[in-house]
Amino acid sequence: MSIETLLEAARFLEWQAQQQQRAREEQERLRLEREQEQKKASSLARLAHALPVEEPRIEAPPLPLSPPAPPPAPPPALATPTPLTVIPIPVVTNSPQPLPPPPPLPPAAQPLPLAPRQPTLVNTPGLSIKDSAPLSTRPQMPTPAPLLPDSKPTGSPKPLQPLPTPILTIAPHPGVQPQLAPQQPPPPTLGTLKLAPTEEVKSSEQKKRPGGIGTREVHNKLEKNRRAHLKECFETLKRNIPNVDDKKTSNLSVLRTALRYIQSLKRKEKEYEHEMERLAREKIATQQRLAELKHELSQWMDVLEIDRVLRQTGQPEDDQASTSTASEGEDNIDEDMEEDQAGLGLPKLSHRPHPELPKPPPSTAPAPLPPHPHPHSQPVALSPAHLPGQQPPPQQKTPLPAPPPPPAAPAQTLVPAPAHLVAASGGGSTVIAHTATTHASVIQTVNHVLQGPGGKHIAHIAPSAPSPAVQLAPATPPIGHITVHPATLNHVAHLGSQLPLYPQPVAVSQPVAVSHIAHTLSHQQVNGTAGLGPPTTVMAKPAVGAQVVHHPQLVGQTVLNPVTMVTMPSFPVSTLKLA
DNA sequence: AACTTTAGTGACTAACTC
DNA sequence: GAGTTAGTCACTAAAGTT
Repeated sequence: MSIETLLEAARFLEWQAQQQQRAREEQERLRLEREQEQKKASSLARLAHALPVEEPRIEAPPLPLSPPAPPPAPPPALATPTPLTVIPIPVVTNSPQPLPPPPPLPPAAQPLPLAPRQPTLVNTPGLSIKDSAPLSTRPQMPTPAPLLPDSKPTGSPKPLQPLPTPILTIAPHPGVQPQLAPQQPPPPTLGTLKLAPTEEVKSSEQKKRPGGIGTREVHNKLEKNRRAHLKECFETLKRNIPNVDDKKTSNLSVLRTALRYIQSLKRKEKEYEHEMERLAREKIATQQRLAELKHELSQWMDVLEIDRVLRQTGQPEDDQASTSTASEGEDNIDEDMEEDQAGLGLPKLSHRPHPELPKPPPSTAPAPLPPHPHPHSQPVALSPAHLPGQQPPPQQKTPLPAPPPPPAAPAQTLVPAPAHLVAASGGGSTVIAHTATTHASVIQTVNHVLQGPGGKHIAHIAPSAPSPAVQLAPATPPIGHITVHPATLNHVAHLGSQLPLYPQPVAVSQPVAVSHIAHTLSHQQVNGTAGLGPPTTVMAKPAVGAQVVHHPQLVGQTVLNPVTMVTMPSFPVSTLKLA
């Protein structure tokens, strides 16, 4: 995060690259300079005869090789400075071997890059005063140190460490000296300085050994490397900062910009963290909400089904003297039916229109359920078709044409009812047919209710199992046959464990599937001859949805445990047996 | 001319060795 | 503990850039 880390990283990478480059460059430099120096040395050797004393000591190697180069007239002042700068890099390596003349040439050799440094060396302020003695020494010293470091890659502190050591160890001091000597010599040739060189050499050697001047040069070189490394770090940092001019930015500005950039990155980091937290919370809340909705839905379904069962079962009891519960159930049923019908806008199907009530005129809306149907009211066929003399209300929206009322046949064959739930409520017993999964609670409730004295007939609708007894819905499409087991006739309820379960939840997407249908078979109809009312006829159900009640809430919902029930009016066992 | 960069130098300090 | 070494910092000056 901090600049330091950036710098460190940048250092390392750049350091490596630079070291490689430096190594290459220096090698090339060494070659070139060697050649040049050799040439120059040869030429100078001719010109200056007096100088040889110092020169031989300084530079041994180059001399013989260099062919006489054009006389690089000993540039007075310049000559001295240049050599210093130039010398360090190339000469040193070779220099160690004492060879005579080449050194003096430096001025020409160092033309381009060296120029700046040279003046500095020459001019070095502090030296000026002390210079008289030190000057002589300096030239000697500088060369050794610089040469070694230059030849070898310079770099970041860590990597640099190896460098300095070799430099020091190699201590090309001797090599340095040769170059230095030649530098000064040119002027000395004139006269005054001649004496100095000898003294200087001694002093220089002394200083070198103890670590005086020689150490200074080394120190300079090390310091130089250190600064180079520092510079590299700045450059690396600069590169890593967006929107920074390559050249026009000072180190100070780089630091400031980097600081700003880092701060901005931190801010962004925090922002993203907050955003992530927010999204996580939102996700959790959404999941919780979803779970709640599912739970509510399941509960709602259970309640709804229970109500249905109670309604369906309660009515018949009325016929058989069950009193309050039945009436209450009916009330509830009526209310629910009204609600359902109102909500769905579907044709209102009167489960059991009150016998006393006048049949709804055809023009009127689907037979509204009486708010409080008489408990003893005779079962009323929900399907208009199965109503003997009742005409289906024209407004009835049920798309399916009401099949003509089946002939009043004693047979219990019922018109195939697509609806899962057929509730034939009426006077007497109720037959509940389960085709699908039923909640245990619902089943229990139903059983409890059915176990009344009145004796209900429960028809267990086996999805595919043909019933030995009576087929109420021989052609029931998906569900299968609605059969009334003999046991049911004996007032035995087959519920619960035998009921198949839907392996998967059923998506309620269509009215038919959604509907909780209560096909009410009129008591009379079911009982056939035994019926109290009109001729006994099996309730004819519309093919599809005449008696289907849709729950608006269920449309589009997933019904986990749909319950299909068929409520049959109580009828004498004998009649069924006959069937 | 102001500012920045480069370079040299001395002093200081921490780590290491004897 | 003294000496040595390596590294760093601060000061200064020159050169370069704007």
